[in-house]
Amino acid sequence: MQAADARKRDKRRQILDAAITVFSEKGFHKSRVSDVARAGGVADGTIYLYFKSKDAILIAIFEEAMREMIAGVQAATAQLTDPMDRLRRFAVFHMENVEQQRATAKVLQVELRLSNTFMKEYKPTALQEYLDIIGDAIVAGQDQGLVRPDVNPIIARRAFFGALDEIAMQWILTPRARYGLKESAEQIAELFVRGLRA
Amino acid sequence: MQAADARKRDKRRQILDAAITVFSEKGFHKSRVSDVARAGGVADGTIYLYFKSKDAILIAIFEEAMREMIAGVQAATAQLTDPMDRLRRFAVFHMENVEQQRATAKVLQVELRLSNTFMKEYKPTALQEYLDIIGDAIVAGQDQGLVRPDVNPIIARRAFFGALDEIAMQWILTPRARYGLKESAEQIAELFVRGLRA
Amino acid sequence: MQAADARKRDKRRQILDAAITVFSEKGFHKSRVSDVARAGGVADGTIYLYFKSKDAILIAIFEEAMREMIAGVQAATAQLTDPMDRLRRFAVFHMENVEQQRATAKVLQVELRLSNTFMKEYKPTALQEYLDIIGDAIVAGQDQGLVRPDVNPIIARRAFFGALDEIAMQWILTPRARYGLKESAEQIAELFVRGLRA
Amino acid sequence: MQAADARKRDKRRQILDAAITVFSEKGFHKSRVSDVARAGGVADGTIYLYFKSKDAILIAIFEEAMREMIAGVQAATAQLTDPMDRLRRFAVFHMENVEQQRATAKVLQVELRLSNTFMKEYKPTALQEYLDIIGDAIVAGQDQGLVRPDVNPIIARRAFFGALDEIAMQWILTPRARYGLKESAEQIAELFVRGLRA
DNA sequence: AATGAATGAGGTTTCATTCAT
DNA sequence: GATGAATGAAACCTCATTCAT
Repeated sequence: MQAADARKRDKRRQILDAAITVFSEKGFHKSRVSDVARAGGVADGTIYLYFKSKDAILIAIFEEAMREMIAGVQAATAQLTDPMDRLRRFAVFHMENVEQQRATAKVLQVELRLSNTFMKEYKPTALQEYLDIIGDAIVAGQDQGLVRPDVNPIIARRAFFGALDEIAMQWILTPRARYGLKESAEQIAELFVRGLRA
Repeated sequence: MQAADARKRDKRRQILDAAITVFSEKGFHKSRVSDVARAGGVADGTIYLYFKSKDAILIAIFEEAMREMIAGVQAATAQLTDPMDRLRRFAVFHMENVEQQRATAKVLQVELRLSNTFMKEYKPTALQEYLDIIGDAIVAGQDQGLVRPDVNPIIARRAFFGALDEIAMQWILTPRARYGLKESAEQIAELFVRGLRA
Repeated sequence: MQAADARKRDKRRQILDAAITVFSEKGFHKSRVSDVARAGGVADGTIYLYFKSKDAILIAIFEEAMREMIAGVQAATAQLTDPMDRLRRFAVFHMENVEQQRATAKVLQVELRLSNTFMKEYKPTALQEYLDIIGDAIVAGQDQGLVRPDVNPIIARRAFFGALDEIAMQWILTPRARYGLKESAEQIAELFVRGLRA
Repeated sequence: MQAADARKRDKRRQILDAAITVFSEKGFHKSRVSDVARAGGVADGTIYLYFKSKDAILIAIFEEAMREMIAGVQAATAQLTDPMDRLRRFAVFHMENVEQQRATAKVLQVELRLSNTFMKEYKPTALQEYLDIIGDAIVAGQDQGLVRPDVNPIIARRAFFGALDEIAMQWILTPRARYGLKESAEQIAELFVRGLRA
């Protein structure tokens, strides 16, 4: 039945949204399952009809967010022909996303790292696709002679992501940020575009 | 009495080394205080004569490591006159340190982030001095006309650190790294030196 | 409507049979109501249209089994005139029943005892009638001068049942029994017949 | 240190005694670990310094009780030369023990059976030695021509134990017993001695 | 009558920390 | 100073039962 499926998806969404709010405010470890339940307007046990464990909620938040971000950044960069423009767009898109979805971003950046299991097993695979978008632009740049051939794309793409991530992390942790994320995105993109340039 | 002080410092060191080993192997959260005590050859209670809490051990590891790294990197870059050479040296020094002290680095990179308190309160201040070394080089570069004046040193220094940190993190988490940290350090330094260049 | 009653009885039977299977395989405590529902091909809630609680299913299994056994053993011993033959027949009948309905027997013997409530309130009354058959034979034996008058029938009948029950329990718990239940029944009957003899 | 060992043994005993009381009153399942802790005058966590789990307490009660009973019945029957006297003594001793240690007996008889694991794995081996004492007496009786050679000692010994056990169980569960356990012991012993007689 | 999604109470165990010796 | 036995708070998850559909 479609109605049941829709209801089911709704309740899942409802719990997920509640979890993002709660986790971002109190932190994953300090959040109790019952906190999420109360925030989501469901009973404790209901959580377990939709998620296998407390950890699974975190994983789900990560997966949904990554799916959205990957789709979003692909759409945003698809029509850009210049690989370097794609990098610029990527940086801005990433930061805009962090800015607009601060709670989600906070959970991803800060809380997710709590789980060693996650860092070892989920992060690499899930991040791969995201990193590929950067890597592909760099390789395309090399093919077109725009990027130095001695650049190692594997290293460069991760360095690019690391630069963005560190700035985003600081912005999230600092209540009163001293500069906008957009400016940071542009600065970082410019640094890399010039740094990669042939 | 100096002898007593020395003994005291020794036992503190002994516990700290034990903690680095234990935390890096099992992770901070999964390590019990009694694990550290056993590894350090002292009784559980003795730990609390030297550290206020389990968290305090982690903080101490961080502070000692940062003190050493700051002193080390300052010594290593002091005699270099070219600011850009200082950046190159910084990157290599950072990665060499990660490589040589993998256990310590793992605790810092992975386990430390577990603590929300830490990330919010300790990291910024403690990191400041380390970041200053990068920032100072960039500013010096701008003063000498080597670095674009439109570069925001606050952003650039953090981006530089973020790039190094992300690569280091991956190397620590990946048992079999696909490339050496030294190569990464050089690639990243080159990217930034070119990216900053006027 | 008789058809409705018949259907109702059928579904009740269906649930009961599923419960016997599930309980005997996983044990009462480890069996979830939903396991019984699935095995019986009904929804969880349906169980509660036929039984007041999970415990009530166990009680019902016990009552049905006892009703059958009492009717069976009465029929089997009714035509026997010698009270001692009745005891022999009783033992053999009891063990045959255990052997043929191992799943049911397992639930009765092993799982039923889990419930303190059951042991205190149900067992005595429900078992009474079964024990009466033994007791009546012993008293008849005393009346006919076949059994020592100093035998306390209340004690003897329970001892007889306990002997059978302990052997049956072991047979149920031991996957590979070393001797047949029928031989045990005969040995026990012989022991008691001789032991009671005047 | 002997003093430490003694203290350790004392606290273990203390917890064990508390557990016997609590379990026999409320039942194993309904007893919370904190109930045992409170009754034993220790903190919840202290229980786990002496026992691996709640189940382990039950096992320990069983093992201690069996050790005592086996030693006691061996001592009580050792000097008896007539095998049949040994059976009589065994029955009386068993029942006296049940009567004097009603709480312990209740835990053993009623609560212990809760654990399927226990019934399958611990009971058989632990009971073996106890049953051997009965079996040895029967075999000795056969060797001396006092017991029918067609008696299967394996079956007979278990039947004897089952008879005693069933009566004991009833006495434990029935607040107001209608007859003394000693009379029951004598009746059962007499039944079996005569039943076994050549 | 039948369903099955939702409920929410309930308890074992771990482990950082204390403090009497 | 050093010990380590004792403490006790804290929370995830299960599953029998209900009730709106």
